Amino acid sequence: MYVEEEYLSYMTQTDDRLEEQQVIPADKTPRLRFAPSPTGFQHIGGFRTALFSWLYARHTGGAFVVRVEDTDTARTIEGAVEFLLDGFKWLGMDYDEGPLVGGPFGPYYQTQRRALYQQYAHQLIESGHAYRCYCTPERLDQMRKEQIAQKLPPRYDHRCRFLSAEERAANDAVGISWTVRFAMPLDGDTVVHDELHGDIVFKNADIDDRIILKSDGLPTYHLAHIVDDHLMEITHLLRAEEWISSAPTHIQIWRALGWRPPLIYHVPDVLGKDKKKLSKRHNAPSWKTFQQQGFLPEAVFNYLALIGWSFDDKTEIFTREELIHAFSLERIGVSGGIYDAEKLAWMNGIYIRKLTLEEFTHRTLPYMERPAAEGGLPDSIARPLDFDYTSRVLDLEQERLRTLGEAAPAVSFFYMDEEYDTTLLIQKGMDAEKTRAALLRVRDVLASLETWDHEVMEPPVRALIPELGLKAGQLLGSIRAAVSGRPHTPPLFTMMETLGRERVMQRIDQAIARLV
RNA sequence: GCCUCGUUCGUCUAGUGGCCCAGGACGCCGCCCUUUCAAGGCGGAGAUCACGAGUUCGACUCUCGUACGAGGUACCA
Repeated sequence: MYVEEEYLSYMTQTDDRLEEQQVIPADKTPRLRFAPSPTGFQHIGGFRTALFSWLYARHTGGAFVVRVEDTDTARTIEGAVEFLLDGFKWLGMDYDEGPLVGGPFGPYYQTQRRALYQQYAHQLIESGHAYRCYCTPERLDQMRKEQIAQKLPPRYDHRCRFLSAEERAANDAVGISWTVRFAMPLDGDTVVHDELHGDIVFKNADIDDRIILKSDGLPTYHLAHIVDDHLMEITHLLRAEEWISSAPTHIQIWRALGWRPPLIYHVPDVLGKDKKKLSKRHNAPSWKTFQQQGFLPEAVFNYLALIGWSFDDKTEIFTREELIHAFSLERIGVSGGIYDAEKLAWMNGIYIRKLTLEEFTHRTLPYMERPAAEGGLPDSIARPLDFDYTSRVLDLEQERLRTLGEAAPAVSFFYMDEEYDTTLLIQKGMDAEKTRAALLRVRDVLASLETWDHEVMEPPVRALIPELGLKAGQLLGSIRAAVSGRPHTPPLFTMMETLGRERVMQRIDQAIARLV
């Protein structure tokens, strides 16, 4: 009875408190969070959004919090949290509070905060802002179907909102299970003030009474994140734009609890080529995919920051520190951006070329030494690889690679003789006989050399070009094929120097033998 | 269907009333360098700023409408 009166007064409440809606944390250190739900393996879209929060926290000296939203216990996937945390580590995104490290506002798993949500759900019931709903999933389903059939917007029909105290008591006495729904005002508007999109106005009548506490006693996202963001003193809420439509409910819950929401930023999605939000359907890559392919985390980090954010009209390559310094929330855009694998690959190449040879070698070695089935060198090549030799090999390849994973197939012939088609030896305008004769001369010249150095060997070999009446490409192409078994390689003479006298002479002999 | 967000070269974007008959980057094409492949340098093609009205001396920039795209419409987040 009294409760009903409260509903009545509440449901006609209109929005006249816009100015006090958001808190302006002028003197407060920013606190931002990333709140993944462990129902799947986070792809780069999620990491991009997390990155924005991380960058702002680091930019301001604030805190970056990780909170696990594991309230959907039926769909929780083993290992999802570890996968995410490993990804953060790989990308160099440390966090101040969260799983493993704890913190002053823990616990950071929502399933461990159950009592808290129940307490606030009850508070909302007491204050008349929420109510127990006894409707079965079957009835809800049925109702939804009918509404859709009649071309009506599917919405809860408020049946349990106006139950009398007696009816409620009767239901409870029989032990019917219940959920808690938030009682949305029945008229008026709710304004969501978004820092990126401006004021977004919703008609309260269009908005459903959403379930905030499930029958298993765990909260849904709508209640959970509000309680947590408040208790954890989050100042800036960055989340995917898919949340815009439930934001009015959130605004009302904040208000009903007597709390002020943080500054809200609905950030643009990362899209697939079909312009739809990136998802498993797109085969959306995860940090692990990038790692396996040999992308450098610093390149991925840089690239990710540029989807939905820009610094100016020209700067694209940023070190981690530069990015932290340059980042600002105001320059986050509003429209979704398609993930472009080509551009990432280009950027990765830039980062590869910036590495010192030693560092490049250290980082590439593991990719070459992994089993052939995983993209490494053929298993017949003995591990571990010799560091100095590999370093000299990679020196020739550094400016040719876009990913570290490309190294093994590009340089395997430095470690073993490989099969190749004899026709590869015979250049345009040549035949087997002429090629053989040329190679014979090359062998003699090379054999007479005292030192094995590309600067020493190049002049006499080149002198053979006019002597044999060939074009440079014809002679050098044949030598290249003989020595590497490939049409494309690093520059011939430096390559031969690295390959070593013994291997080169042997391969030239073999080539000559094949040409009889 | 309903609600909401979005819309500048193929893609990422710059642009907050005149600096823009729109700038940068990836990709593409050409030239240079060069024994090949790259890298690098130089140059080019590529956007009637989704469309239509309006405001204004003047609009990519402001307003409205339309179209298209996307997100939401769960006891998922």
